[in-house]
Amino acid sequence: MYEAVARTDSHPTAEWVFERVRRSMPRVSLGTVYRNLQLLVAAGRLKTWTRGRTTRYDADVEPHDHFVCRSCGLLLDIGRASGTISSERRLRSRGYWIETRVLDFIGLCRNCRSRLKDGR
Amino acid sequence: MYEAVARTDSHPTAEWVFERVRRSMPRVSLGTVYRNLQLLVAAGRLKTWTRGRTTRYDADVEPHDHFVCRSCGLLLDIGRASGTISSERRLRSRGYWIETRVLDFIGLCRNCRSRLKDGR
DNA sequence: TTTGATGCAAATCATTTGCATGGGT
DNA sequence: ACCCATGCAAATGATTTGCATCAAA
Repeated sequence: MYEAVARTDSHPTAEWVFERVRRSMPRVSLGTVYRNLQLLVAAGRLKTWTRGRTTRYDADVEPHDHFVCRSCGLLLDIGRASGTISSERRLRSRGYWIETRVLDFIGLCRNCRSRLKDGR
Repeated sequence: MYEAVARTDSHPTAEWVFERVRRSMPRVSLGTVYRNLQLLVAAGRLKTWTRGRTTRYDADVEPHDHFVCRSCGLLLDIGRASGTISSERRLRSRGYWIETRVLDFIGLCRNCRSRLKDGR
C-alpha cells in the first residue's frame, strides 16, 4: 500500500491507490485503503496534500513546496531552496510560532502552456 | 451578505455567515447563503481559503498570504512583501507558467503559544 | 481463544442541486 | 404575466465509522 504511493511520482488520490491495490488484492475495500493511508500518515511515512476537494498522498515526507498545473493537475515537488521567506521572519518577531508552511505555485506546466496557446 | 464577510476579520465559514445573516433575515436558507457566496466569489468580491474540510471566505481580494493557528484557528492576512521567491524564478526559467501562489504559515499564535506552555 | 485487520454498508459533513413558489417589476 | 432569487429538502462526493467476521498467532 505504501509501495503503491511510493512507486509513483503522481501524488495519487485514495481512489487511485484503491484501483491500484485492487489489482493484487481484488477484495480490498475503499475503507481499508483510507484506513491504511491514514495509518501511514500518522506513522510519518506519507504526507497529504490538499487543494479544494482533493487530497493526494505524497511519499516524500521531507518539507518541500509544490507546483500545481491547473489544467492537467500535475503536482510537482519543489525542494526548499531558500530556507526563510521575509514575511516568515516578520511573523516570528511578532511572537508567532511557525511550525510549517504550505507553499503551492499554481499555473500551467510546459505541456499545457503550449497546448493552450490561445487565452484560457 | 457581502457585508457580513467584510465586517469581520475572522474569515468566516459559510455556516458562520448563515448564522450571522439569519439575524436580520430569519428565513434565509443555507442554500441561499452558499449560492450568494459563490456569486460573490465569481464576481471577484470575495476569495476563498481552504484547508482540510473547511472553506473560509475573505473580503480581501488582493494577493496575500496567511498565517494559521493550528490551535484556535486564527487566520491572519499577511501582505506580500518580497514579490518573488527563489524557487518561483527557477520554475519560470524551466518553462512553467505561474499564475498565483498559495502560502500559508502554520503554527501557534501568541495566545495559544503561551496558553500551551507545555509541549503539545 | 484472543486479537487485530478487514469487507461491507450505513453514517457523516460540507456543499450543491432540482423544483415549486412568491415577490417585484 | 414574467422572471429571478429564494426556501426546502433531497442528492452528492469524499471520507469515516460500526459491526460482524475471518485469519493468524
